[in-house]
Amino acid sequence: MDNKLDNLRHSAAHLLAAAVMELWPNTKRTIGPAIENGFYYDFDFGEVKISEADLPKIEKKMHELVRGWGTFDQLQETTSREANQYKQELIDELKQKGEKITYYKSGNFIDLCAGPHIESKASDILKYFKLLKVSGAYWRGSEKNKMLTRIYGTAFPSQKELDDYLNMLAEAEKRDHKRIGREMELFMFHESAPGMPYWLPKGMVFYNELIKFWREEHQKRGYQEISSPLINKKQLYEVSGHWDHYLENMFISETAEKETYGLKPMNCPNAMVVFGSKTRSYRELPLRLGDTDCLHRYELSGTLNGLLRVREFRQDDAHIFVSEDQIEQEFKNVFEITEKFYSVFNMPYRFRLGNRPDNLMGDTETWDKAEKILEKIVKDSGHEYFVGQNEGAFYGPKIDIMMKDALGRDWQTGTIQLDFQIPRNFKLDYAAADGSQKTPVCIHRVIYGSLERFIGILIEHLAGAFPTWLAPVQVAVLPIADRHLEYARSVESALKSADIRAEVDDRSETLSAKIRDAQTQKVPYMIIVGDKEVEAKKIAVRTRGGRDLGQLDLQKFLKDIKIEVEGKRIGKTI
RNA sequence: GCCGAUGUGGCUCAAUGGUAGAGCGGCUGUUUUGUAAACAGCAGGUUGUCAGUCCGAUUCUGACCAUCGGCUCCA
Repeated sequence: MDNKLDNLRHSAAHLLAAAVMELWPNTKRTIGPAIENGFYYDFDFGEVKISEADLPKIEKKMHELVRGWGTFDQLQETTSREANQYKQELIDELKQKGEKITYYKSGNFIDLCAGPHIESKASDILKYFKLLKVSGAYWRGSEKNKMLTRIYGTAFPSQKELDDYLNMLAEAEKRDHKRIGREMELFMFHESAPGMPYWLPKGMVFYNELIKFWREEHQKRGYQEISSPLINKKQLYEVSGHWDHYLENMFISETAEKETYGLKPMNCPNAMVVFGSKTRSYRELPLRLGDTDCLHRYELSGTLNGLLRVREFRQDDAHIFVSEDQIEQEFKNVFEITEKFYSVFNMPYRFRLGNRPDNLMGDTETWDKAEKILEKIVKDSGHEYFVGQNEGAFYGPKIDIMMKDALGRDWQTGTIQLDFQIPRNFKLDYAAADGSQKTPVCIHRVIYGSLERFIGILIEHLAGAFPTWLAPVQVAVLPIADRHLEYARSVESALKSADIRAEVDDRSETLSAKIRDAQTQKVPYMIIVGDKEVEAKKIAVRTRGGRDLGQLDLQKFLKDIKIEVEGKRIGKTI
């Protein structure tokens, strides 16, 4: 915590704790740091139940208290102060580490704290805060510990910045992909299959478009597509290591013959089987095997969240088998694909380098090597990156693609993983140029990540206004009166024969109503046909952006929209 | 899984210890409309599920199911 905003928020957390202690004196307070967009404080309220209905009361108390607060002063104390069990645990730990124990005092409130805090008087600058939500959180993040009550809030140096942030939250709420998905009839969920989306006709249109784009771009780059079994015998996962390292996330099935099968949570084991299905030569490398098979992962019920966290999904997956000296070049190739895809969606991104996790497979030597190679690669890429400690896959380190959406939120989408382990487990080899048998290295990579998750993010990023190439309905044809229906249908069929997704709105509604509905459905183009158009054999075009393009020649419009679709121009209409 | 909240027709929401209403949507009819909502009528709900209390439950209690917000940020 080294910047002013964090100090402000950290101080706000103290204020929150002070207010809570006044209102519920028997509460045991624990810790309260500044976090990315605000702060929180964890409390043990004992028998008392706190809900969001209590927040206004706490906020009011905070405003009241802060009026009497001056600066935050560090107390140097040689003896520890009275402490509850949580604070005592922290103090004991600090003593063991030989660290200095300090307290901060603000008003009459004293808390164990390393600082730093705001330097000016709290009554002057600690005014623009808001408590946002209440939730449970385990003491020290471990589910083995007691569940505490966490109160989240945010604070800013000015009312305007606070308002802007709250408006951003409201905007995010409006863009919620679950809401848009329902309104646009893209996908749905049913309680009979929690966490597993149903894709409705309109959602399936762009699901397929995304896969089509993936297929085209990868075929060009030497990828070959495969598909493999969704359910495999336990033995496959024992060899791959998933049975030891990933079992708690797998759906398992017993058959009448007492065989144990598992639904595949990842495609890698099957890709290994394909590689090993015949004698391989170095001449085949890099061997790029892609697939979009369905995967199932048993995620905890409480973690499910619309399309962003699901139990059934597909990935734009590929396993690339390379020799060691091809690793670097192949990563460059994948980076080029990444750049292509994310620029098409107008999504800025950075990399996260994930190092070895605790639950890892393989020997230290190989991990050292893999991590060293990957670190060099990500540095050489010249792309912005940061390190995520322990974020690697159990079989190797990885580079994650972290994208930033239109509201400035970060999301993890794609991942590119370096794996020396699983090919070894499967005893894969190829004939090298020198005649020896060598083990290939595998690069696991997804660019979209999960299609489901990517689509969820895309919906929120674009607020449902898909670029024309992805829009479920690209053109709405709106006849003004019934006598224009025939002409409207001829326009529709001309568009359809040119592979443009067009629909006639043949309801006996006013033009305004038809426009309104097309507008809410975020249809990129509306073609309006009335007496004038029938007469002139033209079409009147209106864009989703509200622009009236006037009367156009149908053939000209067709040509332009085709160019736009082929060029996959984002967010821009003609 | 754990903490908290929520669950009423397709959607958004109202109401009540005496078996539920509205708007939008849907259907039908009228209207034939020129750039973000024409008018009228009709249909549609064992109030998430299962138990319990009660003369009576959708309303109270419990269990379960599902959904939403969190459970990584270390004084």
